[in-house]
Amino acid sequence: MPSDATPPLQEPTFYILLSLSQEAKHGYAILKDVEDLSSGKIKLGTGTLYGALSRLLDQGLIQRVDGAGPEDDTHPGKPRKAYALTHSGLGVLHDETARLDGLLSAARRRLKELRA
Amino acid sequence: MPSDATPPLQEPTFYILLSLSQEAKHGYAILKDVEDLSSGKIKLGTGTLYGALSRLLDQGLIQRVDGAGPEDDTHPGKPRKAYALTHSGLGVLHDETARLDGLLSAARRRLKELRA
DNA sequence: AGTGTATATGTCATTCGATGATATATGGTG
DNA sequence: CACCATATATCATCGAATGACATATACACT
Repeated sequence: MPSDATPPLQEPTFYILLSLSQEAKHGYAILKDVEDLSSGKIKLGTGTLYGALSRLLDQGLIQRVDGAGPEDDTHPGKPRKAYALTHSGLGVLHDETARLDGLLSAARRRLKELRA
Repeated sequence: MPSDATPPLQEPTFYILLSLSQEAKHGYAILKDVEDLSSGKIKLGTGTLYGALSRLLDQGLIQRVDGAGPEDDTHPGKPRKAYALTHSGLGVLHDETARLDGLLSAARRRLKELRA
């Protein structure tokens, strides 16, 4: 059964999954990474971020992992919590990328005819 | 003033605007067109469609126009109501296409590193 | 010691769009 | 006449994003 009927991801959720696709990160690191990833266009609010993380955990698209790297010794703020993509999460990310591709190529087709 | 801060469109809304980019259509025609446009993947419910049309009118992204073509003589069902993209709507459609492009290229960058 | 800043996590009410169910109306076909 | 495709519309509900608020801590500067 090919990963079926996942409803379209919204922009923040997509970026969060994408940010985790390389390596495990903790919340605040995702926040900063997404800002880079989107060329500064997207600045997640913490409400959006932690709300999404909680939801994605429930859905099994991400999971908790311990110690994000060896340099988790002394840092300010509350204790870090690291997250990683699950197998299922990676699948959804690929599906979603394919969906965007379909959307974009449909748009280009139509918008091209406009210039003709 | 460059079209500012339009929140990301969701899939149904995007397809509706895209469908109107070529020519004016009435609601039910949009319904069918979007099904083609998306290779049968998207089947809009009428709640989604007419809800979106009403909202897009309010936002000034589309407008009512009369008689969709000369063949609006005898047809079943309630009287047709045709809609067309406004200037503003076309702008949003272009912005949105650019946003998708950014999203997709960010995804490809990251996902490519995965295979390396 | 006190003040500020960057790091770090979390909750909450509100808003907004999508969804599926339901309703209504009508022309053409079997 | 029953059925179907066409055609528009409303409604309650759900899910995700958002911004405001709250809490905690390490470090730097005065």
